[in-house]
Amino acid sequence: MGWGATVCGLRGRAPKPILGSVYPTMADVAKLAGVSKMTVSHVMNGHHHVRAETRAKVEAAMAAVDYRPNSTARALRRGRTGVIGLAVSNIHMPYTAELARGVSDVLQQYGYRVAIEETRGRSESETEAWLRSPLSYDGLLISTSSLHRVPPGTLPQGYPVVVLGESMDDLSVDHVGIANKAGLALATRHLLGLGRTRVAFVGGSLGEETDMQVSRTRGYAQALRHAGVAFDPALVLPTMSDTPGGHAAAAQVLAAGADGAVCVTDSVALGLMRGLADRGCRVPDQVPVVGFDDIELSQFASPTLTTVRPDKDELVATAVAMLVERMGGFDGPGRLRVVQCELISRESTAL
Amino acid sequence: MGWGATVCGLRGRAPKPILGSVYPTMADVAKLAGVSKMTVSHVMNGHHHVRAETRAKVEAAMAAVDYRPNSTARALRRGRTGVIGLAVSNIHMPYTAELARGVSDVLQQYGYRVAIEETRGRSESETEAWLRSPLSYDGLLISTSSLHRVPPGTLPQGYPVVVLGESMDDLSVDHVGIANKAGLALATRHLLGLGRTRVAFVGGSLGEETDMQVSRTRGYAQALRHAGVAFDPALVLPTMSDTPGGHAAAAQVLAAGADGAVCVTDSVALGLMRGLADRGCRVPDQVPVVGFDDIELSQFASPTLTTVRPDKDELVATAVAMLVERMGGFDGPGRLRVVQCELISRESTAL
DNA sequence: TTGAAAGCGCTAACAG
DNA sequence: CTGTTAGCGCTTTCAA
Repeated sequence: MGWGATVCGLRGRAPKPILGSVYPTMADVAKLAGVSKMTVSHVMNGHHHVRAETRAKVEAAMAAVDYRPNSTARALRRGRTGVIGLAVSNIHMPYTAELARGVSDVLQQYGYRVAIEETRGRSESETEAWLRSPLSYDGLLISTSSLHRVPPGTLPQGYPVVVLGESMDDLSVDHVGIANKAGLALATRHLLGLGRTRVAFVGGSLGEETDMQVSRTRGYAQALRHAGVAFDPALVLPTMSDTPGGHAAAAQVLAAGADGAVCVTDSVALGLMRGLADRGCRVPDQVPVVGFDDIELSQFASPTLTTVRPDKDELVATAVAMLVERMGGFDGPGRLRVVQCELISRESTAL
Repeated sequence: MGWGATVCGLRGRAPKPILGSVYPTMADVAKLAGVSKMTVSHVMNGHHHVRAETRAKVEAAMAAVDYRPNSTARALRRGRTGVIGLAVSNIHMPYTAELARGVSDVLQQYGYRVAIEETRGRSESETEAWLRSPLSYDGLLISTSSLHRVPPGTLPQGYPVVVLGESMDDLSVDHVGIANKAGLALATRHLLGLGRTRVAFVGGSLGEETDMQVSRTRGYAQALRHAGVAFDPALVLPTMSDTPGGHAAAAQVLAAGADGAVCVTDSVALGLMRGLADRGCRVPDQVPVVGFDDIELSQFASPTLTTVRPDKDELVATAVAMLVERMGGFDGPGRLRVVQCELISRESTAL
């Protein structure tokens, strides 16, 4: 049964109907049920002031035409969509996926749906373009996990936003960060405690702007300094922050004469371990390896991966709480919360 | 500078403004620029019939108030949102993430944005609930990768939908499937070819309804039959279709006296390999292992994982092409396309 | 080149 | 308990 213009009644001078207009509307249901649009609306929204008999008629009509409310119209009228956007730079990273899962779970309890969008690309301008394009979310969570930063002034004034990670300049926005510096110091100290003196940092960056890689690199440097170990720039190895990147870095780690390696993420560490193995280098005996994030696969790798685990539950809970406050009208200055990390010791550093 | 009701002009008896109404509207911009709303609209949409001088005035006004078009209103009026939904049961699975990436990339070229939503849960009813809730996408891609099926009659009539995977009953809808049965037969044959006679299938299912697990199990059974090897139900091991599930299954694989194992997915296989290692069982010598999906990590595992690789590029390209056709008004009967698989042989079966 | 009118599908507010 | 009115912010049509 089609729902063309003839069946649904006059459509006025509607634009080419692509979506929406070709489906039955509330008016169609109302006409079929012999009531007004408002009554249909009341039934749909579960208002209790509707006579059972009327309700039944309306429900029958809705079923008959397979009525679906037009969420766009509803959102326009209500002034809210009920959907939160989660912007990630790269869904492909296990860390991101785990984050998305957590966020969906928690926001569901608040009655929101979550839509994940990938900002993609490698440049800020793509993030910027995405943010400037019209959004239809009640609020936004932005995870700038690795390469992307949010250009200041990109966000609409007063739009409920929480940034996850710490790569944002705009301090008027809520942030929930991870103790990247402290976490990586933990990892580095762990290897130093094993008696290693030439610890490489794979996926590091010595840039000026404080993005995740840079923060972690600083934690690495700090741990060396505190331990009185000389910082050797040759041991800081920039790579793509993914598994192939880590794999490719193995050669450089060995070339640099490292006797241990901390990695910017678990994904990188898993690649590195395999790369080392490919070169006949045993982990942990010759080069113990530490990652960061504690993704699920780390405990199933061979060897299992020692890693720095951020408190993801707290990260998610805090971010969502902040966002919900903002959506509830809270209009104070930007807040910053940092969640702590702990070291999870596994086979990749078991000497 | 706030944009309360006083600044923006009368807001009528608007509902509590949560989103949208608190931001400047086209009317505000128009007033500030001393033109009509239409002119603002023309400028925004890049129409060329606007005098340069007028355009400049409008653009200045837009910048002054940090105007952002309300995408909800625009979508209602235009009848389309420009967004495609990608429904996945579980973003957490690497396979899903890779799929999402591919879909985003391709649809971007068609000018669409992609929003990923997780249907979650383990039951069909959650998928159903999700589908029944008001969607605001121009079209929908549904990946029912593992446990979820789409209940018939759940989808709106005439709504552009393409199902990825093959767990759907409704044949009026376009499907792009993977040759699950043939693929798993390939994997099984590979192990039989290695001289193994007690090949286990981890993550299998002997159910009636044709979901992904069942299809793959049938491929397994078929390969055994063709090779003249007896089918032993004790070698079909149901598990959670994830890495911990595979890990836990190791004990059963050994208990069943298997001398090889095919797994329903790479995620499961990676867990299984680690589980076998934990029990002192060497892969591939004692138990060679094969996965399915060829996720990125499979080539970086230790040992690297032999797997069945579906042609993901074709999967994505075909699905998107079908969806675009539907959105363009194509209204023919449901189509079915199946993409083929190839075996990628790696260390986990290198004897 | 610009603008007035009309209305997308829905719902808050208020009457009947 | 049910219905009327009046828009949400935008864009199509068509006239000025």
